[in-house]
Amino acid sequence: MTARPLNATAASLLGFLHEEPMSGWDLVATAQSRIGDFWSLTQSQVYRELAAMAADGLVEAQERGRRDRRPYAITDAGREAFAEWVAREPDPETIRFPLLLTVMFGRHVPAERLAAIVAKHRQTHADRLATYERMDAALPPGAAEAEPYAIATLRFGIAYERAMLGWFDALPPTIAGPVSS
Amino acid sequence: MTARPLNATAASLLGFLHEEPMSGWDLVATAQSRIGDFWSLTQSQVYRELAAMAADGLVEAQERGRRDRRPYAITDAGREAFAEWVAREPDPETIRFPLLLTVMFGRHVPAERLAAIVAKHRQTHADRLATYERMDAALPPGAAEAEPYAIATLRFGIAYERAMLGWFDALPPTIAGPVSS
DNA sequence: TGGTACATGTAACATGTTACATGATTAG
DNA sequence: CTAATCATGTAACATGTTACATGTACCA
Repeated sequence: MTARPLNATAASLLGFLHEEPMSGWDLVATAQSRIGDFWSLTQSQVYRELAAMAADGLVEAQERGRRDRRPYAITDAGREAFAEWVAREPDPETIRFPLLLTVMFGRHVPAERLAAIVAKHRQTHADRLATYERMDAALPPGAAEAEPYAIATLRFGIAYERAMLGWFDALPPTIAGPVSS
Repeated sequence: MTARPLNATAASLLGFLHEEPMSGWDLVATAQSRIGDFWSLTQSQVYRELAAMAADGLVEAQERGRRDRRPYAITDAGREAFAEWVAREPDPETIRFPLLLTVMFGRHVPAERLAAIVAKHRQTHADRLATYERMDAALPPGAAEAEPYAIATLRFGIAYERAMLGWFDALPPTIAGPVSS
């Protein structure tokens, strides 16, 4: 019941629980598909946060259902804590980009190896961009009005991945290898 | 001395120690200024990793200098461990972007509050972009050949921040508020 | 001589990751 | 009946954060 400050992961779970009671399993799947691209979390974490939030009275375990699933419902205290959290100034983003370390220390990497690494990552980003663009193209008409928030996050992904590709394509041959086109 | 696998933070310290022996203090400053934009670390962590790497024989503490500073030098084992690490496939990046959570759950945020948050973050990114662009413009001629790696990471920052601004400017009024221009 | 910047280090805790153990239900 | 999938949970550990305690040297 103590008023420990919410962390972003726990708060997100509360966010999803506004829609309907869900089990840990459901929450993992929901979170990974809806915010996974900019807020990763694991199963362990979800069960941990649910247990902590239950202890704090922010969620309530419901009857076990099929296959032992244990849905949690958000409580009034949970709604209140979430409302407070979501209106707060969000922390600045953190980007941890190991590839950039490889590039930064590129002079210690054999040239072909570096080029291969870069090429592989470029491909990953190209694939992701294609996925996002397909999702964007598949949006039904009227979606922009109906769910502007989810669309904005999708557009973030598109903007980000396009920027990545632009960056890859502007890398000098020292890093990306001899021009292959 | 055990061959525990290097983590990216420790490896980066080794990367910088290739240039010259440095103390924990120096390493914090160096890392924050040279990789801080895509790989954050704290003082605590640096001292912890240095102690661990010293125990593993990857670095060696030197004589204490002025003001009790204790420089560390990389060892041959350290160079070897680094070379192996840096040529490995880097892990995918992780982005943790709390603002996107705020946006995703935007329907729970009062409209003016959401717009204010978004505007403030836009400004932060605009400032950062301006800084990066100033740095880029200030590069001496020939820098592209002399230090392509550091420049590539700077260009990453520019590409990223431009994408962010583009994204902010394309947000619908529901999120960014009534057009102010 | 007192404040500020330099410098090291520890402690306590929060968060994130990986691996495992266990059991329920369903599909073939 | 059995393999696959659904589902919960714990344990152990790695990493990241915040706060504090201590001491050194410079400079106004």
